[in-house]
Amino acid sequence: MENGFSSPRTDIFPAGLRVLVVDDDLTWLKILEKMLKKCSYEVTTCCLARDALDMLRERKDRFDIVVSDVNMPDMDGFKLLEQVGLEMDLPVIMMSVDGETSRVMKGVQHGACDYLLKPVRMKELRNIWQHVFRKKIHEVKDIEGIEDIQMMRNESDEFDDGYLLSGGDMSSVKKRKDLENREHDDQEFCDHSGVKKARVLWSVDLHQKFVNAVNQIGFDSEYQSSFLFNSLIRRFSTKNEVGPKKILDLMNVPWLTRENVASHLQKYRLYWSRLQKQNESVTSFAGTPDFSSKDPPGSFGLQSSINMHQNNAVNSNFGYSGNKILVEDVGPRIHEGDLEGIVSFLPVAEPKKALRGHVPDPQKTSSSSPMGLTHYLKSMGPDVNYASFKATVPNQHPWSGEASAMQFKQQLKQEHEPYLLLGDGYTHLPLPIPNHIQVHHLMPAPSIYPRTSITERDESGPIEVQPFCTEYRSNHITSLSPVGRTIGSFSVEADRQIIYPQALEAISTITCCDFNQNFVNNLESDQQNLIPGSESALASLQEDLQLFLLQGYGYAENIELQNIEFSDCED
DNA sequence: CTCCGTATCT
DNA sequence: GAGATACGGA
Repeated sequence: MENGFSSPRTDIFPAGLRVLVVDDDLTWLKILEKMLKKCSYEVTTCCLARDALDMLRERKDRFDIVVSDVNMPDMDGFKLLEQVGLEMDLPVIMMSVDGETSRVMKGVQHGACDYLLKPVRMKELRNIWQHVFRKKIHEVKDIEGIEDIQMMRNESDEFDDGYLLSGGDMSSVKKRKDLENREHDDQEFCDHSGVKKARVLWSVDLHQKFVNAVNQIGFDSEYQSSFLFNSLIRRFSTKNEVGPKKILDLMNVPWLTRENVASHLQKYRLYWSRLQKQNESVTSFAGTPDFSSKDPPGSFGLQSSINMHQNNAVNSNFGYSGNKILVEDVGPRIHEGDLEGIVSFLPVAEPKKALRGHVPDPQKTSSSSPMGLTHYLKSMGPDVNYASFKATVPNQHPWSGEASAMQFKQQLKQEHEPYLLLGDGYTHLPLPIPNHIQVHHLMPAPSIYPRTSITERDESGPIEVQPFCTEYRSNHITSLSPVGRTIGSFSVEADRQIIYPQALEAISTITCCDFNQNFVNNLESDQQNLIPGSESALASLQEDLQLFLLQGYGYAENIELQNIEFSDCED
């Protein structure tokens, strides 16, 4: 209750915010108290600055924020402000009847997080929690903070720490070094002067747009029709140089700048080259397929990804956050399982792990599941136990394939083309996403649905789960025989497929990217649909998403090639 | 002058 | 590590 910001009341925040109001004018004191209470805040009043200070000293964690008048007989409001800043580091809001600039400036310089003019309006008071929260997110960077951060995010698109979130995009929480108590350390005005250009957070969908644009540029008509049957060696178009400007234009994202794109492109290319290197060192023993190889070892099943493509687009709700995409299959109400697919892009996994291309041992995997989805699952349904099927995208493998392409590309130099040659032919390669993708399928726990997930896994035996990305490999397959893609291993999944972005539509050129694209698109639209409707559901979804996000990082660490993990998640 | 790629900074 | 910024070159 009194443990500061992370008090249990977090769930009702900002209601219950503990405000200490200091004003020598009793009338004002009363008014403010009333107003603040109306905001559902917990109010304590004090007409003497000294008393206020004593109270604060006595119990530092008894208040969340201080609202103080500037002019007080016993002690200058600024003095109080200073003391509070020094001793308890609480956000302090100053007020006075006059709005003289120098005065306000002084207040701010002394560390006031805000300066209100009397008469104070309700809406101003209603918002004071933001100062508390702002502070909190700077200080608390663990999971607990996430939920709040999300709240914060809902407040505005431009996040406090400067991240610009694309509209409607529940981007992942960017953990960034805080600006070190901007509120009182800085001599600057905390609210507006520190205007830094907002950083662009390349969320999944944004990246998808980027990828699309690149693909569009590179994949111009010249190749489209014949791409499948072309010689393996594809010329990289030079007239369609992929440049930031073009990409930007194609992306059609108003607020994005060429610099943003350029920067992203640079990273992207960097990523490519890194992959290439990895590939080089790994190729030999990893058995990375060479260009001519017909069927890549382990023929990554496309299943997982493909199947997913097929089913679901229609009745799924998608929510995604930042680097993660969460797909909740709504349709499943009808079906038996709820599915959630989470796609996350994470940095390249370490080579070592990448090398592991074995089929995960069921038991092992289930027990070794890095970060249980438990938390995440919780929200899905209290009554149900879910088994989560996790297909981690081994960025490695898929990418290694890309790496090949990369090499190829590099030979040609300056190719930024999104084409990849894979064993069977061409695959339109999506631009590598400097991350990896995770797909989570949530299925009813075995206990409830015996035949599901875990069981299936066992039955399917040597499942070659194709990590998400590997799909391009199968892509061409897909294109060749759009219909018969349920390939072995995952056939099981066929009936419970959870995610099937129709998007797959058989495009011969489907690529991981394409998939993602569609996926994302669906996400976007579905999300929109979702939002108006079940708010609470969405809310919890998002919350969970956030949590999951963190967990996701954990996952990243445990990524293995073709790794599927099933984890039983008990409520 | 615009745009790009790279290096470097934050 | 991810994105922004600086800068030289085309």
